[in-house]
Amino acid sequence: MKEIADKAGVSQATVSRVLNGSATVSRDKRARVMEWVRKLDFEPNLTARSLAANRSHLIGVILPDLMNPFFSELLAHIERIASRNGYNVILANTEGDPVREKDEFTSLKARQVDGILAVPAPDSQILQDLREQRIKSVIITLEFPGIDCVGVSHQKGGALVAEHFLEIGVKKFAFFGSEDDVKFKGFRDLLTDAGITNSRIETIGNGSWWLSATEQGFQSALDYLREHQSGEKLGIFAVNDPFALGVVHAAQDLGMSIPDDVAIAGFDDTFLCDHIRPTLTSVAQPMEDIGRLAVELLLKRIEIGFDETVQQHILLEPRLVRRETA
Amino acid sequence: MKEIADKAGVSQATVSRVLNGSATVSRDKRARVMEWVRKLDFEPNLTARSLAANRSHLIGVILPDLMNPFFSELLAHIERIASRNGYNVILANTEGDPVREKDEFTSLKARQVDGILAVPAPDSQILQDLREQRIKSVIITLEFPGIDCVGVSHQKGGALVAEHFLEIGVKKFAFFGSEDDVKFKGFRDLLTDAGITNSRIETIGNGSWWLSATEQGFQSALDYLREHQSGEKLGIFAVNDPFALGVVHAAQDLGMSIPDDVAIAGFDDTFLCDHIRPTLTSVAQPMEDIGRLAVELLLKRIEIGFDETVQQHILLEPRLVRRETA
DNA sequence: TGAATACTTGAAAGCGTATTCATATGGCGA
DNA sequence: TCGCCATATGAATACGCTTTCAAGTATTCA
Repeated sequence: MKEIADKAGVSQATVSRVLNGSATVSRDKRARVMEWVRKLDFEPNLTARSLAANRSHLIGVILPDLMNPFFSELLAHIERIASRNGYNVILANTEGDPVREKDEFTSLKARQVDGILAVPAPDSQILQDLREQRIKSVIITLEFPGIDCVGVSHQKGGALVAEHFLEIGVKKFAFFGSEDDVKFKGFRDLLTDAGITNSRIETIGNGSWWLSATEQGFQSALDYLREHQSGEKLGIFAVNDPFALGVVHAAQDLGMSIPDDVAIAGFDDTFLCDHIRPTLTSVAQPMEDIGRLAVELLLKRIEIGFDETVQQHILLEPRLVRRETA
Repeated sequence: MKEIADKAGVSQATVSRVLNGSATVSRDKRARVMEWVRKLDFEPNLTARSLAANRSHLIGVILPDLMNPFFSELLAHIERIASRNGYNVILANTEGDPVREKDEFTSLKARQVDGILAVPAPDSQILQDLREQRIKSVIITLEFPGIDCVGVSHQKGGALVAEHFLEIGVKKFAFFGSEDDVKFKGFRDLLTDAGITNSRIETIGNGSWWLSATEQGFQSALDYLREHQSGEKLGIFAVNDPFALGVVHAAQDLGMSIPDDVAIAGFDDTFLCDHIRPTLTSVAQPMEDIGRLAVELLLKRIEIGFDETVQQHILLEPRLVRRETA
């Protein structure tokens, strides 16, 4: 910048003003500066700019599992919108580990990101931090008081599946995932309301749902299905699609008929659902909308600053996509 | 830092030294500093550190298509290894557009990334830049003189498919992808050596292979297959798995038998291959190794600086995974 | 035409850290 | 006991940019 200032015969402050359009600069000086910017093809040092302006134009994105197509597609949308608005994305993949999540969170703060977009891991420890430290952030998927959120209602999603299971005559119900999952709440509540006793509703899982989901779904489902071939029609609702896929494979290996012996539904409606056989019934989330709204909300939050009194929770509608497995 | 220096009764320089271990500091001062670091739970400002040390501990990752599971899995591995080594990842998704790629490249430079990891888009414009501007970088997948590379030999991968197609009695050959693709070179060369005339080898494609690959594969394949039901056994080699998946769907829609009427092979051996029906034959790349080696090579390059006389090309072995489609 | 207002501009002070340079302290051999 | 070298340390500077502050110039209004 100094070199440009010298060549153009202006002060370095003026160069800065031209570059940022932050103040009016006379026509000729502006032209001279621009000319030299081009000649020297000057690239501003964004690190220095961040430090000086206290604004990094960087957003941190915390995701639990990049292997899950839902998150990678979501990430693609996030990156696109962010990039379009002049922001770069720093990626943090936690593999569902709350410890790594916390570390990455700390690291992102140290990086001076302007804001954080997070899909919290199970047992996430960072939600309180986000609020208490007044971090400009938007969380996706999950609702949490005091932080901006974007996502579909998982509770409603769970209810959709329950409803559908009832329609197709399922008698025994299982949720593959954590008991605390809001999806399960919606699932169970609807069933209970329909008069299904709790003894016919189970949850199964070994805790680490995020790592190699398909394999885990397969193993858990194998164990479970072997012990529950009661002859009654079974309905399995899996926490996400890769997981459901594992369940499908397990049922196939055991020679069970899908969806007659066991109906299976996933969550997220990733592109997998259409491409596997049998095609997978799943609850669709509008990923592109979620990504876009989340980024836009975060950018707005960055503009206006953190304010716990003005929180926004954007709840989109989940949609059940019926396919062959249920 | 200043606050810590005051509280601990030392200079700010000493605090810096303690934090970095960059010089010997007396036991008691070190202890006092550490104590206050803890008490104030101090987090260094990495932006300032980057500026001062001229080292960002940031690496830029340029990918053409996050929707393709190959790249998202690769990214997961890259992020993990980078993170483990104290680096953060800035993500740039180009959607296969050389213009966006160039922009993102410029942006990453401005961000002062220590190095760049790139899977170049088709018609990539940045390869020469990487070399001429002496950017510390590693490219993945593709070989390019003067830049460090990691990846499997796509040529050999293409040859593997050709070989296999011959074995299973394919008579007509098509490559879905760009004619310039090294995969195609390996594919065709082997066929030519085996005495197949060029008239029996075609390439098909409309150019933008990276965007919504499955859909494009489907459309292109539909057109192609309708015109080529000659009765001779057809072998289609697709540039990647999502694309091959589209081809599979097209063949199914046309009522063709797989692999008897048409054999299909993909590339990358993403987890899709095992989960779709029929299961997809594909050329496997060791993604985890590629990710790890690429990051490690880049970090080494960052250590020792750019040096065009000492380039390293790490070529791994592709492996054909036979499944139901071929 | 005088003053009041608006527009331009440069000097200088940060932003939070690393690092150089010079000084001070201690231990050592002669 | 006297220098000499290694070790510890703080003051000061640098990193490349933004932004404040004050001064200068042009413009407007009465």
